Amino acid sequence: MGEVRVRFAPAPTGELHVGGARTALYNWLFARGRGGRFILRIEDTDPERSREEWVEAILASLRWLGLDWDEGPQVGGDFGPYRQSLRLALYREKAEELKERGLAYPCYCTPAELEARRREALSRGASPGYDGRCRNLSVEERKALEREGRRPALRFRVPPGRTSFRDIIRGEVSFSHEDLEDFVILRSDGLPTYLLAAAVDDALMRITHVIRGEDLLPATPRQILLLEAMGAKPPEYAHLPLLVGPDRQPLSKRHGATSVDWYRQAGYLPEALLNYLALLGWSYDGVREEFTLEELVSLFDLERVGKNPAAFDMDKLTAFNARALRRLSDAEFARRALPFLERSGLGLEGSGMETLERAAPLVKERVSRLDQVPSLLEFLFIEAEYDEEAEKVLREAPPELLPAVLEALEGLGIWERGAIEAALRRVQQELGLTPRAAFQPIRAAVTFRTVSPPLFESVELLGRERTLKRLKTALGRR
RNA sequence: GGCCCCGUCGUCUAGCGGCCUAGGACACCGCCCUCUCAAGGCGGAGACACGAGUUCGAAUCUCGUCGGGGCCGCCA
Repeated sequence: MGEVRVRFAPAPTGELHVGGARTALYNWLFARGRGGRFILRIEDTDPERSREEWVEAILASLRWLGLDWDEGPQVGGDFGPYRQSLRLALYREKAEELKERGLAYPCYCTPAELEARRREALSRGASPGYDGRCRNLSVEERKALEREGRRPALRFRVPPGRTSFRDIIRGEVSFSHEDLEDFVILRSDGLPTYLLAAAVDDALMRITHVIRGEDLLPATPRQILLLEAMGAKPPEYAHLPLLVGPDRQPLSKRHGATSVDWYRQAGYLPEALLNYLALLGWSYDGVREEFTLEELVSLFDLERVGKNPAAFDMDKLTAFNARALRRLSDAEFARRALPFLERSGLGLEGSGMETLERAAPLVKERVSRLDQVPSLLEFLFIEAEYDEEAEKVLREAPPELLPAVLEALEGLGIWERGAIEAALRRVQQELGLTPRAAFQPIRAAVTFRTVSPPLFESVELLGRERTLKRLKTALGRR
């Protein structure tokens, strides 16, 4: 048994989406868990749809997720190049070979003609696939069609019979060749189609296991046929259940966030996204749900991947993210939150990073995404405006409260949480107020909000000078 | 329309013939804790699509019905 070699082969037609990320993850986990190699291949044979910026975006998202590849763009490897647009001659050569052996034949039908016939077939309830019109053209007929200026595409001549294979996830799957139709392997412009390019590359790159979405299940018998025609041994196949939206429809933009990068910007942790994605179609024992990437590597198993489409549930992802955030050390939390503060225009010069780290334990359990951090900690870095609720609380506060608080805090010897709490509770009790009635106005004055990290810690963190200043400002407004 | 795949709480799932009065998680509801918001603790509601069959016994096996999805492109 040779080395396991798997590949993730995205087409650069958009950002990496969560479905693709899950496919990449399963491939990666399988490779890492079996001491194999994870190969990244860019399927950019269609110049119409492929764009360089998407290649960059996909690589960046994979890197952010931490799914590193052993062979592929930017890292090289012995079976490159790893971009199909750089391998076009190879595909043309293989296609030519098949044609010479009579296993493929030129088809002169134009896309418009094919489309018309498809429609027609569909309208009378027949199968819309290729009708085999050019399958048995004579040399003369071909010449005549070429004289018309038609540039042929190359179609694979599907032989009679049946192709069966054992899918690791689905078990025995079987297709009658009668339902396959002769498919195009080389477009009339000389570019290969997916069916050919993927088959050629899977063979040349010695791929041992193809792990991909269920949408490609019907492509499998065709690729096996091609592989066999080329004298290559087909790899093992594992077709993952599709990811769907809350409405059970295929996951798409209209469900909102589908791109991995959106989740990065929204403050999701890559480890949380990966953990959640791992569970979308796979489970360990149905009870344990939280795993580190290392644990997933040793526990993941294709045999335990389910067969039914899984609905992507952002709420559950968010719950995973919230717990992952709480597990972070204070320093790590601060490091990860920093870009979000900067993005919100909160510069952290001087001792800012230290403040952020000290605030980490206070905010960690109050946010489920990093993009919620800035609004909670803003008061530590800038003089903000009171929000509407804070405004109201201050307006309705007992008039004697703030002056008493000011006096109590001004007299504090050491500016420390315990002392601050003692002082504030004393004021609260002396004025005969409930804790809430006393503390909410203080919170509003000091943090500009009615929702904030715990009051005493917030006051300590803010420091004596700024706290007193804010209390005075609030008093002056009355 | 044809072919293929799939069907356990709203969602992700455990279950691979008796351990199931079907377990866990998210979401939801209630209570507790509490300086706000959270977090946390405790409790609750909530599913085997349906119908036959096999069997002493079926969520688990078989068939059918119904339902959902994928593919049928010179996209991948």
